[in-house]
Parts: sequence; structure tokens; C-alpha cells
Amino acid sequence: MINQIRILSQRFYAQKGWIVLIRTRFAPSPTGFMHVGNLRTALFEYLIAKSQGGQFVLRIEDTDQERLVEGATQVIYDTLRQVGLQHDEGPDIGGEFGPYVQSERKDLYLPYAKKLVELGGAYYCFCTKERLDALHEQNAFGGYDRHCRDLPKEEVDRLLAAGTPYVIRQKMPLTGTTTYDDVVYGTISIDNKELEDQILIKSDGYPTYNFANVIDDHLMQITHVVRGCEYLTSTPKYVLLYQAFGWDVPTFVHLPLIMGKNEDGSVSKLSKRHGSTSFAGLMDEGYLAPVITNYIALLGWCPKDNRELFSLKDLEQEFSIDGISKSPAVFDYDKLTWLNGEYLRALTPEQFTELAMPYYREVFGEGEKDWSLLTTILQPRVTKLTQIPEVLSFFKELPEYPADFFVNKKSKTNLENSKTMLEEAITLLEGLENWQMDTLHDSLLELAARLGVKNGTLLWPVRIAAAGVTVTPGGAMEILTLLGKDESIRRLKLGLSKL
RNA sequence: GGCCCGGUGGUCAAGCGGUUAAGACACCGCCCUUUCACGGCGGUAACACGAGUUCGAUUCUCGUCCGGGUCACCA
Repeated sequence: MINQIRILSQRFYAQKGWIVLIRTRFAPSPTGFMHVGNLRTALFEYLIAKSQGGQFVLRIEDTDQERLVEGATQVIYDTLRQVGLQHDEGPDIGGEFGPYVQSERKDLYLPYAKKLVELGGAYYCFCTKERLDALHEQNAFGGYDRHCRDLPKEEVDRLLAAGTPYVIRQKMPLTGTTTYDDVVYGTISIDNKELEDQILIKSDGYPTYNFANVIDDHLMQITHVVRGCEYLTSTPKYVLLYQAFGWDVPTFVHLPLIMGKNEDGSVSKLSKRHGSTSFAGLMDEGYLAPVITNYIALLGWCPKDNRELFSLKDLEQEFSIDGISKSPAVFDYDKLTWLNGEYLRALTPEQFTELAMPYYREVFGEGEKDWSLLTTILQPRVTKLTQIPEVLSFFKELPEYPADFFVNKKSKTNLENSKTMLEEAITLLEGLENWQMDTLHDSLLELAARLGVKNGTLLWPVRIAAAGVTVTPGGAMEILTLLGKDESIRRLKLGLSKL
């Protein structure tokens, strides 16, 4: 009753041109992982609602009993929590329109399907799987031949009474066209003869997505149906369903697809071969949750001012539906990586250290180190925290390296002067009491001045000997500081022995 | 194959009949510098094609081509 009143009043307000409470829903199937395409859909659903002060509902679509995956629902909760998409209603927090899991609503669909049969919008079909398979084999694009569409009522009753397995199919109009308006793609028209008599209720009694989604969206008073544009051509079927029941047709918002680039340069729907495609996979690779959100928001949407850095809160402010584009977007891991670097650099050193600590520990174990110095050298350099163990590995163990690492044109170093520089440096450092970054810095520069060489000429060989690699985070001073006196001198002497 | 949608640099993209066609990523060069990175400066690079409509089309219309999606007792 309350629902009825609400629907009526919404319709009334909408006709008046007044603002109606927007309700969107995220309706994932628990498949065990969250594809970024799905996450993007969730994000846009959330933003469409929240940017207008609306409500965002979570509904679990688990009507495919054969594909149920243990623990998969938890993945959905975890992902939404990590990116901060807080739903207003859902299986875990309840709400006025529950239950929010379709398997728990199972008994609710069949009566609607039967009602539709009475209304002439659906019919019982007794065709066997074998017959359907054979049909499909004959003609891959043929579709169902509507064999049971016009079975006499008595025959249907007889078969039903005999307990014959059946499905319920939607009875599509054979002529005419069905049209609807999509907010991003405009008016979409499809000839009814293209529409298959799709199955609404499966032989196991569960509804298909095609049916459940319409019933639930209506019952849950969803105003905006947001989904990937792979549904663009099946939406007329749903429109017909709404119409057959005499229900309001919701506003449709179809989102451009997210593509991946293939090795040959072509593109196709983003899939595993393109790289990590799940939220968890991306996280494992070292991308931060807010970065993933920020990036996918920009995939198919653009603000008026072309800004690129957005927190979720910013997006809630700035998002508008008319910034959604129509053309498919290729997922660009390079740009994602850049964005991750931007976020990392925007962190305070304390925040960075905290996030990096697991990786620091991976290299240095439980001991104490100058974490803040490490952060100083790493924060501007890494684009992903997962790079840390790799770029720091020379601290753990001095790699084997060739003598010609000491030769560097720009620093004006060669095998001879490197030898001198290392000898001088070792003498200096052995006498150094206070092994601190600033004293190291001052004495080394002083030494270079005294020797009459440019800083690089002294520091290049020192850094090479200390690290054993040509590319390091930070310079000689930082590396020596982190290494400590004994290890530094040991490595420098080792370097000297190569010359 | 039928139907549907799309087509601005390698990628993301602004653009809504008149612009030197923005910006970002990537790439290249220079500067900074103790290597690398960060930062700064600069550069290469695009309206798929053909007809219309118009004084004028990247923008509107049609066709072609190309790309994608969809045609399950999956969602």
C-alpha cells in the first residue's frame, strides 16, 4: 500500500516536472570476482543517485544456481566497502523493499509470470533441451521457433497436470517496433520481429535475469536502470514487460563498454588477456582503491572542466549524467599507473610510510631502519608500492656488477679516477664518526671540492660501489646512510678491488 | 549473417555550424640534478571516406567503410 502511494506520488511529481527521488541499483551476480566493468557500473549507479541526493540499492542476482560460487557475495561487499560505495539498502543492511537477494525472492516471480500468461504476454513452453539444441545446431542465428506459443489451452493444462517440465516464455509481438529513450544513446527502436520469445521462468522454477530484473526493479522502485550497453538491444524486451504489466518504464542509462587492447592493435571487451580485469587483481598489482575508482570514473565520463583528479566525494559533487560518452573506451594501464603515482606523491610522508611498511618489511625484515629517509627517496619515484621490494633489493644484497659501471661520461668518471675517488672516499668515511645523512653529505661534498672534481665524479663511483646497480632510488648519501658505516665501507672496498 | 550502437592524435578525451581543433597519458628533446625519478619547458601526432544541407561543416543528413555489442533454461 505504501509502495502504491509512493509510485503514484512519484508519477504525479514527475508529471509536474518536480524532482523525484532517484533510486538506482547495483545488481551483480556473485561470480567470485568484480570485473572493472561491473565496478564502473556500480560507481556510475552510485554517482547518479548520490549526485542527486538519491538512493543506491544493492541487490544480489543469484538466480543461476549452476554458477553459484562459494563466498562470492563477500567479494562484492568487500569491493564496495574498499572503494567506499556505501549502499542505502541491501542484503546485509536490509531496507524497505527486501529481501535483496533474488534466490530469497524466488517464490515471488512465478505468480507474476502466471499473471503475464493470463494477460497474454507469456506462455508455457514444454520443449526439451534436446529439441532446442537441435534447433540451434540447424541454425546458429535462428533462435527459438515458437513451437509452443500457440498450444491450445487444453493441451497446456493437460501437460501441466501431467507434471511435464516447462518454462515460461515471453510472447513477443510479431509486428511493429518497440522504442525507448536511453539517456545516453537517445531513442532506440527495434523491430519486434527481432525479439526472441525469451525464457522468463526456467524449468528449475527460478526466473531468468531477463524477468527477475524487471520485477525487482519495479518492486524496488528503481527509477534509473544503469548498466553496460551490451543490454542496449535487449532492453525493448524489458520495456514490453513493463508495458504488459502496466508499470512505469524506468529511465535507462546505458554505459559505453570498457575495452582492452589486443596485441595486434585491435580492441575487444576487456578480458583477462589484456591484464588484470578484476578489482582484486588490480589491487594485487599495487593500485590503490581510490585510484581505481578515479580512473574508471574517467572511462566514459568527463567533467565540464576536464579535471582528472577526483576523490569519491568530489565525484559525488561533480558528476553529471550528460558527461557520459557513447563510444567504447580502452582501458589504459599506463594512465592508471600514472594516476597511482600521482596519488602516492600526494600522500603525506607519514601516510606513505604506513602504506609502504609491508613492502619495507619485505626487504628489511623486522629490524629498524630510517623509514622516513626511505620514504623521502621512494615517494617521488615509485608509481606502485609493489615496486618497492624490487628497487630496494640491492640493499639486501649487493648484486654482482661489472667494472664498467664505474664509467660515466656525464659525471666524467673512468676506471682510473674511479679508483682514486673510491680510495679517497674510503679514507674519509672510515674516519667519520657521525654516520648521519647531513654529515655524510657535507663531508663528501667537501672532499669533492678539495679534490677539485665535480660532485658527480666523486659520487658516481661511490654510489655504484654502494649499490652495484646504475639506477637507484636516492643518491650516494642516502644509500650510504641506509647501509650503515660497516656495510658501506665493505662495499666500497669491494668496488675498489674491481679497479 | 540479422539487428543495435559507435568512429577527433597510439590511448582517455574537450568540442555542440565559423577555433591556430583544448587538456591528460604514452613517446621524443631540452633544463634541473649525484643515477633514476619528481618538477619545469618544448615537440611529434587526430576530426575514417564520399555525397548532400549551408555563405561556411569535426559539428546536421544520407551512403560507404571500419570497429564493437547482441542473437543461452548466463547475467
